[in-house]
Amino acid sequence: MAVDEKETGFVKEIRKQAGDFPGWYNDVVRKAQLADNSPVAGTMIVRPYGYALWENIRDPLDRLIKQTGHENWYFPALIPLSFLQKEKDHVAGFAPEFQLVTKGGGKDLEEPLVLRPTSETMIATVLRDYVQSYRDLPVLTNQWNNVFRWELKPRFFLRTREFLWQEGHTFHETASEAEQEVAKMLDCYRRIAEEWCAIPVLTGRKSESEKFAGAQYSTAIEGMMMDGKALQMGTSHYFGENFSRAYDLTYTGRSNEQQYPHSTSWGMSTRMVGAVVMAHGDDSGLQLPPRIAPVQVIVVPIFRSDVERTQIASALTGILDALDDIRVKVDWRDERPGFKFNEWELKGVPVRIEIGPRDLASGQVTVVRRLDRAKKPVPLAELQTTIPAMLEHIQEALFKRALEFRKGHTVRLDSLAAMVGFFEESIGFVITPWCGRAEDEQAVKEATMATTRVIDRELPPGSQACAVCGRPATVEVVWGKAY
RNA sequence: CGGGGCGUAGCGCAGCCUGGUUAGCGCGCCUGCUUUGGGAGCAGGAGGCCGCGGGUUCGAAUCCCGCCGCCCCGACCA
Repeated sequence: MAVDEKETGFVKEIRKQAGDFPGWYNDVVRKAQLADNSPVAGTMIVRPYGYALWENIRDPLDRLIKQTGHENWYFPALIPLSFLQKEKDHVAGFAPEFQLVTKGGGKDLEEPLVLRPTSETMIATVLRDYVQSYRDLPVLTNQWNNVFRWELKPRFFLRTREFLWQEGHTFHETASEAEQEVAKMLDCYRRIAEEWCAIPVLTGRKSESEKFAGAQYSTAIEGMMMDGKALQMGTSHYFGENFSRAYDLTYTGRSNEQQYPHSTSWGMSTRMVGAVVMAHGDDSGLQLPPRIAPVQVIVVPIFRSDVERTQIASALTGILDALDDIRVKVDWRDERPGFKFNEWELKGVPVRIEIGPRDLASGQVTVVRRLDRAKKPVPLAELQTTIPAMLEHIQEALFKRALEFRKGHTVRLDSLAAMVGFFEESIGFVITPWCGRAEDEQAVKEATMATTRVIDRELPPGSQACAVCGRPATVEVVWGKAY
């Protein structure tokens, strides 16, 4: 059904996406009541609607983490500074982001405590006591918590000085088992992003310069936002024996020799909420994939008199029964229907049911989907099958649209000059052959602001020349401007 | 940390330059009536240490000094 010209641009409270994407994002987050500024610089208040959205991402991820054999733990938020200092690369990478607690009980502490930026150091230290034998391995831990990093340019959900996430930490007897773990958990993240959040992602290794401080290598899922910029939505790292050695975590192996376990870590954060906003939203506001939408169906009753109100209320009991397995909310507030339509569109609810006197008279309701505002009457008897099918369809349509968008904004190039031209005129990703040198990343960044996002695949030796410097390429890499 | 801007009602702002009785506007909020199929109208009402401290002055939101906080632009990151 075509959208009437007059039916666009309802939401006047938010800036337009085109032209001021960051401003649009900021407005949507606040007006849709996902989050708000807090009294403390760089931190945010996550409001109930935003937290419900996070829970709907968190819960399926928690199930995946448990299904893959991990157990939830909780480790302290305060970490002795000396713990962090034991792994050179790690402390070098995170030191600028430390927030310290130096006093307690009115006196200086003997040793400053760091508000955890991540827990590798604490967990390696603690597990020294729990891991004695190869029989104790693997140890598969996860924890849901908050972490602190002194970010310079805070953005709702994308970068704040305190954020929520899960961090998994595992310890294995062999390198290959640990590496399989890294890949397995990255795939869990891919599934959450694609199957739940309807955001297609690229997966692969990060370059040396983009990897996690202290890792042997890092992998990530990267999505494209509607401004063509890349957002890293989850990471999974292989540490080899780096942390085990730094924290003197050993076990007795099968041949009675002291061994260092191979460890991994992986995390996904509330940044996913920001990803959902930026991957699917439009000028009317949020657009939520049905599987994670806190409200999947909003019902707006329309009535003039108390009699009509009562009639609609009684018709609604049957409707709510039919939609038993769906997150339905009825908006009985004393506002005009038009106001409610706009507000729930701003909040991204996938499907709206309007029910008024005209509907009652013909035994139907009017169903409108957020996707394209397509409106159609549905007989009451068909709701039970129509609505779930519609939600499924919207979930798929959002994913396909995001996938088409990414494909339409991804090009293969083979020279720095072409890359410069692309990033000047266009938005999106560029794929090139690359030799892997950090100097090339620096050159590209200076010329285009783009950085390597993930390494797509290895190339046969000598098959192609690096797009940046012309040396023999070893990999195919994805470049993009990133959040 | 370097450059620019801003602090006045919950939010967005005017007033300041050129000091002067009761500090204003829009949105939002409260009450009532009329409304209700794409952001309602009218009437009434509540709400202010004018960022903080000091100074000048008979008198300061307004002028001067200091401080604090916030936002935007240049080096890190889930």
